[in-house]
Amino acid sequence: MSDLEAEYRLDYFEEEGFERKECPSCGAHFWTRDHERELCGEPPCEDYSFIDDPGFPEPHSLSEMREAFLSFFEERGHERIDPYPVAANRWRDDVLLTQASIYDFQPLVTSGQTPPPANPLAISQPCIRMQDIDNVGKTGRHTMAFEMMAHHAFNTREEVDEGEYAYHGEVYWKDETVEYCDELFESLGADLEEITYIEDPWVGGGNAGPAIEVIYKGAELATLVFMCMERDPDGEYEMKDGNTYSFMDTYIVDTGYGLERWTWMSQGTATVYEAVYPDAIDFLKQNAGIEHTEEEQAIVHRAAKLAGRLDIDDVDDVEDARGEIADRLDVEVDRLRELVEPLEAIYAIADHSRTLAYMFGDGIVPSNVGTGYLARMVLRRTKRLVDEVGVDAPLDELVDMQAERLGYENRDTLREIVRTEERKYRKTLERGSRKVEALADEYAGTDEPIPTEELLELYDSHGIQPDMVAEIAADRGATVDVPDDFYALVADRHEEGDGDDAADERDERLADLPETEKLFYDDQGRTEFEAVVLDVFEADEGYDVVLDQTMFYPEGGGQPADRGQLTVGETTVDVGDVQEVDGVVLHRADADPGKGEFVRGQVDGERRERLRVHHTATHLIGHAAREVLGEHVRQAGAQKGLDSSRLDVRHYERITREQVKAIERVANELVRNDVSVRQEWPDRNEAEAEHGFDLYQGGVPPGTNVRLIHVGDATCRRAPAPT
RNA sequence: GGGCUCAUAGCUCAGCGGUAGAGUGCCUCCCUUGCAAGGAGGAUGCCCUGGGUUCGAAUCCCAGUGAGUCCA
Repeated sequence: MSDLEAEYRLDYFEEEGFERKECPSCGAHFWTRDHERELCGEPPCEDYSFIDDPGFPEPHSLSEMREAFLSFFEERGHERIDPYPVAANRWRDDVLLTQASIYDFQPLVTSGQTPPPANPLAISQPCIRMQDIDNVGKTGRHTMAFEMMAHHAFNTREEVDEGEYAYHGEVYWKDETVEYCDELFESLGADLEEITYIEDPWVGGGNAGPAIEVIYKGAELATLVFMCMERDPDGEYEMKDGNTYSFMDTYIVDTGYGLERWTWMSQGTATVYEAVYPDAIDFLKQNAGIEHTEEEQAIVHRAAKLAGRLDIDDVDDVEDARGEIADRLDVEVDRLRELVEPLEAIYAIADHSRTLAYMFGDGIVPSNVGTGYLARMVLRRTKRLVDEVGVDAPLDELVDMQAERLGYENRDTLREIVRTEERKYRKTLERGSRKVEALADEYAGTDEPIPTEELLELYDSHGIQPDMVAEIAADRGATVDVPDDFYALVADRHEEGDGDDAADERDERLADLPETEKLFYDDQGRTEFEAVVLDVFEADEGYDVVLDQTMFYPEGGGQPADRGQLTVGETTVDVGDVQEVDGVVLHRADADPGKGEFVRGQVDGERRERLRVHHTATHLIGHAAREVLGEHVRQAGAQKGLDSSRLDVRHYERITREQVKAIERVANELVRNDVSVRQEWPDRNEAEAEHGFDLYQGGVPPGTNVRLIHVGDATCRRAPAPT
């Protein structure tokens, strides 16, 4: 088992006179120019030393810092790339939100299947991380929304054949990356002696590699990740997740420079929030009527300074941390809390408003699933904070302030969304209280408390917190016992009943079969083909036939399956349904054609054609819906049939009869005008740049090129690839 | 993506195999006559959609749609 120590012995460190040290406090290895230094520099080993004493001579605003970073890398041969949406599920289906700049290039670019939009490139990518949500406002450094400034370089090993991956050769690697970092600090006037580079190998998403945390004056300002390994049971490197890894053919420079941190460093304010959105904080403070005496201000300021040292990763830790800070400041904990809590709420409101502006600005619509649900949660949380701390500005205005700053153009829609969502929240709360009241009345007369089962039901299905139940119950003379392990019981509820055995058995046999080759991608017009029967499964009604290749289109994306016949010699069997399981296409036939037989397939061409027409029609509807309701509208699901089809769209409120009529009118107009339908296969990056990620409303196809269907003159240009 | 809940009068909900109910609102009248006053009478429903079980379904089963909620 090797460790990665050698990976960090860079020529650059050598030439610049760096020394490798081990922190006596935390044990981490780090590199420094300062030969006297002992500690690694990162809290909790050391305190922040930039509060009231900025690490850069010039204070920068958020946008000034972003520009400084991007132009720095532009001058050094990097192409500046526009940021991607915060809704990462537009181009990948494994995550909901963009949490790092590298998300923009996963999985197709990082795996080498698709070329990057530029190489090397620099970007400042808005990101949203929900996992720190409880810390926002409290720690002085956590934000839910942030911009990750980054430069990336995509490399492949020289010995790999040109053409095997979508990019070839080495752009640059570790030495240059660290050198750029150093130079960036220097260009901003930092004291290079104070920087420490901490060795901190990175693991994530099946990849791994050496990585370096860059610490300056107590703050982690950047992480330089050298992604170059993949999970491999036989790999020789064991990483911190316990798995073994080996080197791969592609190796990628993945850096992350926190724009907010850098801005904060340049200003030396007590918290990051004051550096990032000073206007919003001033406005909120004034609006909530928060005023402090000089003595109080001093306490708040000193508390903020200490907060960085405390390692707050858990909500439970916050209370402990507050106690410790109070001790060190020699102030009563209650007094400190009273002073600090409203401020914490205001910081969180500013941050959450920005998060919402990103979400709605990028077209996320609140809903009960996916990113829409996350947006809903953030909005409700913000609403509660606003009410608690007594800010009386409407929420849509707070979000709009941020949206304006961020330069979004759909601000009217955005405000409408916020107002609609507030209304819905109010209704949910009312509905909830009524439910609890009825339940409380039922148990008020009895001696029994409201059963735990009811509490679980109220929370899990209706989102009503147990403490709210207790409150209302008390008013009505009923009692409640909330068990200590309440949330564990909720989790238990979600773990009942797993898949059935019959399906598992079939799946196991399927897993041994190769993926069916799909001929319909090559030539959509063809209805006849020849194939070999690889296997036949007996089904409830009929037989599931697996072929080596097929023209039959399986059910998917709301489109019903093709039908047709399979012919073996003189016998013909009817195919009534076609399904796809893990890449294997199952043809449901009324008789067994015989394993190993050679068959001729015939797809019902007329049926296929009608389905195809309906498919195009649903895209017209989607286009019409965007025209009538707004650009935020996207396809939620579709059901295509032979005689009629349905398109579900996502909108922030119920669509009226009139709006449906208007959509129909626009769509019918297109049909009546007999507009032309053209197809083209442009380069993927160019298509994305021109049309945005709304291209992928039906799912993301792989490959360097994507298929675009144009209906009329750019009228319905956003039709995606399948059939 | 998965789990759960709900869909009945304009609104809030009850009914849970035998041809539809309450409160509130609405209309008419009476009593009163100021900020959710009282009394009497009245109108109002494809019980979400489609299939199934049944002599019979708002009620049970399946599918769909919509809304809500919890977990990823």
